Amino acid sequence: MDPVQFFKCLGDETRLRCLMLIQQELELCVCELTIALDEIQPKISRHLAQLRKCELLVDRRQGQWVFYQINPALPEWAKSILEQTLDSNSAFLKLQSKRLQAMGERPQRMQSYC
Amino acid sequence: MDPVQFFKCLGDETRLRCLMLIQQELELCVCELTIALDEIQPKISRHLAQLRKCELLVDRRQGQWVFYQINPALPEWAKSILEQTLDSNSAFLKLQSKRLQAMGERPQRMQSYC
DNA sequence: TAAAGATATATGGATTTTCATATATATGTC
DNA sequence: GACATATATATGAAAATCCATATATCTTTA
Repeated sequence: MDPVQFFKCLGDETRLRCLMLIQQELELCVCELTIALDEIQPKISRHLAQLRKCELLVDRRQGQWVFYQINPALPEWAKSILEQTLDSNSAFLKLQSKRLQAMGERPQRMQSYC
Repeated sequence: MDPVQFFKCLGDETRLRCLMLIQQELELCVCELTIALDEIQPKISRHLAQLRKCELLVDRRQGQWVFYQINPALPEWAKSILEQTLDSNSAFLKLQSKRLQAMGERPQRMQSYC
């Protein structure tokens, strides 16, 4: 993981919000992020694609939804930076968390690890 | 410190190298960074100005030189990210450290804290 | 005057955003 | 099952915006 590329990924409001929300919620699909960030779907989808290409995120399809998670294979320093950034910047996600909680009919996750 | 702006600063090769080198050496002047990174002086100066404006660095003039340090007033999470990034990416600075060590006639620091 | 560093401007290139559309899946209804 | 429709996501292409770099010039200090 090239540190410049890693920080470039974090250096965009939309991408950092997506990453932090996923870090907080463990897993989110495109439509949840679209609602939470109040942005149009192609915009979210493109930024997620970039985060996937740079291997910060991994995705899995479940039915009609695609769920994104933080890549578990990320180096420890990178994981740790994501954690720390979330822990120390709760205000950054306040509005987005609220919108996510307020969202009705969120897609159901299957128990992935049982 | 806005996290997006912080990461934007780190998301550029020249700026990240300057920051990491300063983190490692505690204090460096423009001409040392110019030699270490093997870049033209205005390029280095411009990036340092941005890092100063965003309050990641502070500067002090001593005679003809301007020395840059990591801003001691940076929030803990930001300082910690800088530390961790340096500790886990030593290869990223290898060549630049070598050039700096090889540099003759480096400007003398006054004992700043005595 | 020489050396160190900062700044102004122009330019090229990268990044981001948007719209329209494509694909894949799910849910009817006959 | 066949067909139509709705929902979720991705993508091609164009437009807009942003950013890094180079060159030249300016300022400060010794």
